[in-house]
Amino acid sequence: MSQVSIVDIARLAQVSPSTVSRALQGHPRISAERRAAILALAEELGYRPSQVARSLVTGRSHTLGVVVSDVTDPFVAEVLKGAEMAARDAGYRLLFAMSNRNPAQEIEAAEALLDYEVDGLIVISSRAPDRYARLSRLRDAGKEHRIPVVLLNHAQVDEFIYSVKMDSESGARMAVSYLSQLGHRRIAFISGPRGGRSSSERLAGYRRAVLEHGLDASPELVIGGAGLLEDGWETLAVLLALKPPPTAVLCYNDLSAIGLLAAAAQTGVHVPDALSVVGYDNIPLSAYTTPPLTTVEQPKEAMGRTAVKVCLRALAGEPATTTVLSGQLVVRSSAAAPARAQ
Amino acid sequence: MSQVSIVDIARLAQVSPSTVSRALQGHPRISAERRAAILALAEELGYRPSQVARSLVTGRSHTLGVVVSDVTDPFVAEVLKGAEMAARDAGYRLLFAMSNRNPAQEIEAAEALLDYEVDGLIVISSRAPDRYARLSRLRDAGKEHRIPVVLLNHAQVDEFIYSVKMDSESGARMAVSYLSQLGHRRIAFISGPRGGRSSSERLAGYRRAVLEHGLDASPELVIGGAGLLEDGWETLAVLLALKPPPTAVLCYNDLSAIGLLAAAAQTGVHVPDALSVVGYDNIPLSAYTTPPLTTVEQPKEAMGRTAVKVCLRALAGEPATTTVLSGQLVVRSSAAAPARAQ
DNA sequence: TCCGCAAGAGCAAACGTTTGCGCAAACGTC
DNA sequence: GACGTTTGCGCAAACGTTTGCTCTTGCGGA
Repeated sequence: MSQVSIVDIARLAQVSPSTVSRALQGHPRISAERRAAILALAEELGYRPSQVARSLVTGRSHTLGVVVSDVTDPFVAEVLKGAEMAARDAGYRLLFAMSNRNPAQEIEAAEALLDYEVDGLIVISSRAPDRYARLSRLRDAGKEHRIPVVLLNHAQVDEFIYSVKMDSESGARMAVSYLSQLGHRRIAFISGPRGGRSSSERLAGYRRAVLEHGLDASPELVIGGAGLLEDGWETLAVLLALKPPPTAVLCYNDLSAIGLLAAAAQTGVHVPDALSVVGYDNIPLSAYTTPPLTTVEQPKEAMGRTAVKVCLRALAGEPATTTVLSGQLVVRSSAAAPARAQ
Repeated sequence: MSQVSIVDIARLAQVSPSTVSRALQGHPRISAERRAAILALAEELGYRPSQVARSLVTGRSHTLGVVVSDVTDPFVAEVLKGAEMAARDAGYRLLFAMSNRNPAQEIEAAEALLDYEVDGLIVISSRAPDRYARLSRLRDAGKEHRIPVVLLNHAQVDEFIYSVKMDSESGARMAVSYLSQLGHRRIAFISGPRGGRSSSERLAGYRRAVLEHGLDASPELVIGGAGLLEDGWETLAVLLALKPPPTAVLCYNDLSAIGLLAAAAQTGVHVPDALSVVGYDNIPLSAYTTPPLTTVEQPKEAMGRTAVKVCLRALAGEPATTTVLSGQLVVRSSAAAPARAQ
């Protein structure tokens, strides 16, 4: 083996491996000179401890598993970025897996990560949140050894399955209220992935605002989608087919809003004059569309950071709980007063 | 410990741990009945082998390290996606790290991943490609134990540092040739990150095409950038300040092209009539800009997949080598004949 | 002088696997 | 019936750490 191990150092320093180990971790019962000598030797040999050997004995891998629906989604990527940074800062690594928006694959991925003895699990955009509670390796573990799971934008499932989320309902509500103030009465909503928690919350926020402002509540105004570019693109036609067509639309996320914008530009439907559109997420790109997208900001990086913090806190035994962050409306120019207002 | 181990199974099956281990891996010298019994027992107990114990003894972690500059870049995310899929298909996991486009952090991350005994390393958008050859843990390992590194869009560095890339030079050349055919004579180039291999290759392709078609080769036409949205946005002004302004521009990537598009829309510069713009990468979003972006496709997912394949092939001892994939121009509507052509 | 105690360091077990080797029984061959 | 071969399985070492316990030495106090 080319890798230098703790016993190589021990041999050269004429001490036992345990002494080396203790010196390296700053154990108090090692004399200062020895420690110095050992440290110098380790440095010189370029020693780096084997994390896997360490994991095996300590039961801690200093690794968090993260399973995402699709890295290609800017929202997800941004959250992942935040998580990576927080993990790195805490001396943790991230074991990465993708579910391709597929519940079965998601669970399979999670289990695979558990095989690697991850200390915790972070799930970005879960499609099967309730199944975590039933994973035997989680369920059967004693309270002390339970692996914390943190779900993004989902409700807390049980004592060890935490949640960090944004208040999607109020976000959507803010957006609709804003549109209402601009004078819109007939506002559509393009929903997100079926069964997704954030989609249903945003829908709830939309409905609530519609009620509060006495807007048109026709069911035809909420249109199915999955949070993809294509959705927005395809939805324009169905929007236009409505009698009368809505004057504004709230999209599940920026991606679908951008798709919609593209379709509108293509079709000659002017935004915001003929149709106001507002997105959700405030992905970096949303500032660079034509017109720039009015959207509701989600603190994406912060959510990622918070997720690992909650996870680590749970590991430390501190009772962590669901965290909800707040967002805000960022007003750009894709929404304006309706042309035929008044 | 709540986790069931191989010795638990051994005890219940009244055999030795080694027999269980062998039964599980289908060793031929285990009788069929025993194997069946053991398998059944394992299934029943929900046994899952500890990957870390396995790694410790075999020296193989079935994990690949991947360090990326920034997941938030759609190109990177797409490549990562491809890599994840290929890794999963091969029974490998991905240990993930970000460099934030910072060479020092990149190397630090790589070393951290090596501490976890990754079997290979994949680097997407390296800023310090030559430093891998000097990592002692790589350099000092015997030929047999050397950890393969594969660099994306960089040249091969040494025998164990592979490369999978797209032919950036010909990609850029194609784009410029296309613009030339449309009638443009004065074509600008917004470059990518300094010192980046793909940026210099694309620049080379640009220069070559400019020469081949006898276009305006003024040095002022190549403008610095870093491949970010902001770059494109800021560059419009400098483009316009040129005398005379170029009629077309090739951007380092789609992101900067999108930034440019946004600035143009904002400023009232019509694309493509007043300015043709072509991007690079063909990220999903490029089909949804206004106008839709003409760009050169990079096979992003395929590059990710190929990277892990090359890595795995190297691990298997087969002499892998640099792979270069080809791209092609995808024509949409952000480029057209110049208004004042002829 | 003897005892107790603290400081410093080593021994060995443990973590959960894999695997080379050995051993016994069964089997086939002449 | 003796002998070589195959089949089936167990023993024990090994992977590189960490850590509870033990051991030795030296020192201070009685």
